[in-house]
Amino acid sequence: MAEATIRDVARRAAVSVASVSRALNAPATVRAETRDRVLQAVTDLHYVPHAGARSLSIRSSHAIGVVLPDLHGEFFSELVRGMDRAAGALGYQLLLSTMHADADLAAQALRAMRGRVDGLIAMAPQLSPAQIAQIVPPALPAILINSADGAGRHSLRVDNRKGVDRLVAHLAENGRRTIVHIAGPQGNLDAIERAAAYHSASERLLPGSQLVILPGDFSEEAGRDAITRLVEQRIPFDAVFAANDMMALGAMMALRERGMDVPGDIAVAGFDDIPLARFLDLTTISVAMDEIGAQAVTRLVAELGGDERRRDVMLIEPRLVVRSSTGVRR
Amino acid sequence: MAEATIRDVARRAAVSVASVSRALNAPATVRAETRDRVLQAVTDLHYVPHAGARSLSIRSSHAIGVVLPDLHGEFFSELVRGMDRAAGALGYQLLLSTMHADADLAAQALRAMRGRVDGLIAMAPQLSPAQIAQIVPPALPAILINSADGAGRHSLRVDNRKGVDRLVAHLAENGRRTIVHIAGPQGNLDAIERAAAYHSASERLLPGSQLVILPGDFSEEAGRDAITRLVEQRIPFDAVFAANDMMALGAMMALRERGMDVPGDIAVAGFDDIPLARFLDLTTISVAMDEIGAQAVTRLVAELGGDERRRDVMLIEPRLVVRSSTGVRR
DNA sequence: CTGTTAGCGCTTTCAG
DNA sequence: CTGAAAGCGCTAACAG
Repeated sequence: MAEATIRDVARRAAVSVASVSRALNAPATVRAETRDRVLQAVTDLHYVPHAGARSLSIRSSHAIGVVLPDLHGEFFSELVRGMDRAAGALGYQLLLSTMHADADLAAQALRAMRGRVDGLIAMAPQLSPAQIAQIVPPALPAILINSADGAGRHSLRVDNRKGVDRLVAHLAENGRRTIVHIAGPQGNLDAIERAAAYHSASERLLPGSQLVILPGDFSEEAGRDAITRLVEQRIPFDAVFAANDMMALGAMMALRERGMDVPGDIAVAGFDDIPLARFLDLTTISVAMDEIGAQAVTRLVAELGGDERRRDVMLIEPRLVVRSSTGVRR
Repeated sequence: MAEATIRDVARRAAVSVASVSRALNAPATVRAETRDRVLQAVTDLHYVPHAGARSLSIRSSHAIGVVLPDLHGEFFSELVRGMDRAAGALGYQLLLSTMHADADLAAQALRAMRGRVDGLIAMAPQLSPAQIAQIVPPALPAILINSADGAGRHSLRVDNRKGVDRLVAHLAENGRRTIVHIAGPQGNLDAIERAAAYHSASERLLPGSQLVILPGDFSEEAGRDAITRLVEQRIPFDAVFAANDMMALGAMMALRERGMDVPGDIAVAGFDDIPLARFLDLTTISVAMDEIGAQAVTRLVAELGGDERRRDVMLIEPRLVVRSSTGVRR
């Protein structure tokens, strides 16, 4: 048997469909008796309103489209969990789509959302502002996370600079003199900002120290490779700051395998505070991804609710988490 | 300006809306010239079809509802990634909702999906079959993951038995004679199956060896506690198999702190293959969560496509990952 | 307070 | 091959 529709309910309760709709959406506007009859019919028939039809009629779906890159592990779940928490509380649903590198596919995913969502939350650290502007329909309220700011849309970003500043200060205070940086993938916004922040913080806090930036790609392997290169080129250093935790861990293992003591000889720190970091005692910068997710949803819903669309960038402050990998120097 | 509708396109192309629809959905059925005019109008107006309206009309949304428990880190993302991969390939979208402990909220979340999704994938290891049967609308095609089998719906599950068999065989081959098991929380489906599998595999492969099952709750602490108890009660053993990796790691640390060598004196193994396991060189049983997600979507779509609804349980084979924690015995 | 009716944007017979 | 018109299930004027 097909699912009951509002008409079936109306017939059974011997009222018009309009009354059913009212009884359900604005109970105060119908007589108590009618309401009861409707409610009875609803339970009898196990009626559940057809959300799709409703959205079409009221032209609002109470759904938010979420487009994320193929995020790695922890981030993804934290972010989505935060969004889901906020969305649930606000009565919104999440239509999720992960966007693979290809910008065309991304556009495809967005097109499929037309008419299903009231707004959009997108994270696209690898796309250029122009690409983003082109892909995101201008009429659709949207919030960007950690993305280059396209058509001046409201966006949320991790305050990379502040995080790195704190970390470098911590290293300097502990007597480290030469910090090398293992960078993230080219073109990645966070990677770029972290490298730049490393650059300026080092110059400011460790004047005269040599600046070394090694290429990387956020993988553990890249962290190991960086150490290999440093050793082979006999570059002197007493601290490593990797643009993310995985590379930092790779570097840490590589160092230890070569007989160097962490933190005795070399301090190692990362960025992100993935769960592994805690277990392996890695100093890092922690970003509350779930908070970002929740914030994004909350702001988007506010915008949908009629608030002025904001076009500014909101920076989320990360927190320095000191663990033993940057302990006392020998 | 509001988004263009099919009517705007029709007007601009000087054809009827029916022709626009046809030109877009069944290009072969319209004359080339009309098609071109329509396509031109589409690009001119940046027309994107309204998916909601389309679904209502064709009574199919090409969307799948996904209801997951508040899963921890890695699992969640792997699972969703697998689903998204398959869904993307099949042209489906994912409507995600995480279900908090409360069964009422779960029901709520499901109601909100009525009329927006063609089918459902749900994971609810904590709900009883009766609860599941009550919440999931009987008319909705659905697939359950690692859940008690409610109204005989098709479901996907990890083949705990096979995984444990392989692990016990591996331990036995390496000369371990007495394997103790640290169990997971009471009532948890996986925990129960793993303990039972340990029981039968031990009897079969290590006849005459003593069977020891210690209580646990999947926490690192429980792993440590188990070791304490074993030592205090002077129970002899040369291998530990914990129902998950966290407990195995707890046990491993506790053993080493007591001066015992792993794997020299005692072999330690877990279940899940969390990222930490690799770093700490723990032998474990790996479950490809992304495969499960992808399978779930694929099967659901097949069912939607008219395939007979299946009511059986499909077991996903886990893989034994041997690392140094079960290396040679001294 | 309640019923009738006209849409929301799209698909799909059914004639032409 | 194309257009007119009747829905999909629901809401929202507008009369009564």
